[in-house]
Amino acid sequence: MKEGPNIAIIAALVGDPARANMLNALLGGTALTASELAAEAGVTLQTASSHLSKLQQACLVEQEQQGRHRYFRLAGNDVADVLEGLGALAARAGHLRVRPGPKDPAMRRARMCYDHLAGEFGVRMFDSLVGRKMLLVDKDSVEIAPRGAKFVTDFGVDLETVRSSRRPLCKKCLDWSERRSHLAGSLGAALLDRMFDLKWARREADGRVVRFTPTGEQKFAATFS
Amino acid sequence: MKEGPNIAIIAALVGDPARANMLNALLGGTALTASELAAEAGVTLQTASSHLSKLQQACLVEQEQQGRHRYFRLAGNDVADVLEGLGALAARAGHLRVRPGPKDPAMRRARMCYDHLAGEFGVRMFDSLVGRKMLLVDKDSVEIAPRGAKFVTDFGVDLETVRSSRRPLCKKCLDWSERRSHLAGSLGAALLDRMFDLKWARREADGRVVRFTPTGEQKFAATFS
DNA sequence: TTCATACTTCGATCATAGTCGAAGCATCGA
DNA sequence: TCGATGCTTCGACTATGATCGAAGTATGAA
Repeated sequence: MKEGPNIAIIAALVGDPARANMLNALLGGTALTASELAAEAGVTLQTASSHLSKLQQACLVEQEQQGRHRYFRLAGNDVADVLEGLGALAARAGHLRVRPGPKDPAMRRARMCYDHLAGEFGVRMFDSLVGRKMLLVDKDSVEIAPRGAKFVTDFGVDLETVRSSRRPLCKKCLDWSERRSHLAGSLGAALLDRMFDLKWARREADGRVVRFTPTGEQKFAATFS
Repeated sequence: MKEGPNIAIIAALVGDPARANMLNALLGGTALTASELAAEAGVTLQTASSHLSKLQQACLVEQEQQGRHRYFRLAGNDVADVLEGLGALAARAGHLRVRPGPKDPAMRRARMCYDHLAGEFGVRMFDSLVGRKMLLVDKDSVEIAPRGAKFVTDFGVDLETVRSSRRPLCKKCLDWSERRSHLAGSLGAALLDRMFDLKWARREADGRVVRFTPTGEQKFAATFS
């Protein structure tokens, strides 16, 4: 027997296709019911129930009961980080699933990455902020510059509140579809929330796609060029 | 079929106990032969060979041939990061393996974490650098301060060379045994190398334990108090 | 050239875990 | 109170992948 954490247990849990699909769906950032997760995973309710029980026992997901509905969500940012890290390794090795149809390009354009914006739009926003020196990048480290603080405040983000979060303000997150980074962290989440508030975009009723309205797309381009 | 990276494939590879043991051994930072990894995993050479082939095809490990010896190492920092993240999740869920014997406490005291120092000593070093404001921490972000630059230069680290690395200079790494952070990144690696050069410590011939000499321990305590 | 060592490949066996139909429990609405 | 809905539990069945003995290949030393 070896010493230290038994990573095989956690990895094996994630390694089942049905469970991985559920975790991937939960990376969308919203709580989902057991039935919804069963549908996402393509298994029956019985199978989904068994899987969710295991994920919960391993502290990967949390459950919240509302009447007869059981809502599940990822247990924390650290779980999301590991799942995203696994996604980056899978993408690098070529393990990418592509579903021909309207959703795949939509996923590449703009999607939820737990609580922030990913895809073309996410990478474009990040590149714009860095290019205009509002964010300063040194390898994996991302800091907000004073001009960036002013910019996001003008944009409508309450930077004080966002800073008070225990999470990192700015963080790089490798985008599996663009193979470059987008902005995670509490600021990344706040900027996306603001776009929802401004009605530039809305998340699709199901799934991880973020839809920009034509007006929202124009304003996004103007703001992050 | 879902869109995006197929994390189940990578996770399932890590999820087998034998393969997880090999990856864990490789987290020690040195290249290991197929025979050594078979021993670490507790399987025959045939089984190990099959596993290593899969890990290589998935770009989790790289192989280097020297004569009839096949040396394997982790494919990169990103693989190590994900493995460490899985370790943190496993530790949080209580999936810790403890082998009663001299090695477990030694592992907790000082061990390799891919290329930097982990365990009590690693956490103590980090806390000391932060407490003396040589490293500045803001959530997950770690920066070196001028006084820290001077300190590590005096300590014998060629900061210019270390900075030129494409890796982050300073990075937090969650220590599964101490449940706090130690210093990863190119600076973390350089500081440990320097301690090896100074003969304060040496890595054990096999495994991840780092042994400090009595003199080295005293000097470590004096330097990082 | 021969023998030893490191490792790979093949094929058969075995263990493990995922699956779902059926039944049961908890909650909500009529 | 009863029926509908969401979900859990049980038990049987099936699929998958890890395992190793045997044989083969590549490399190095004598």
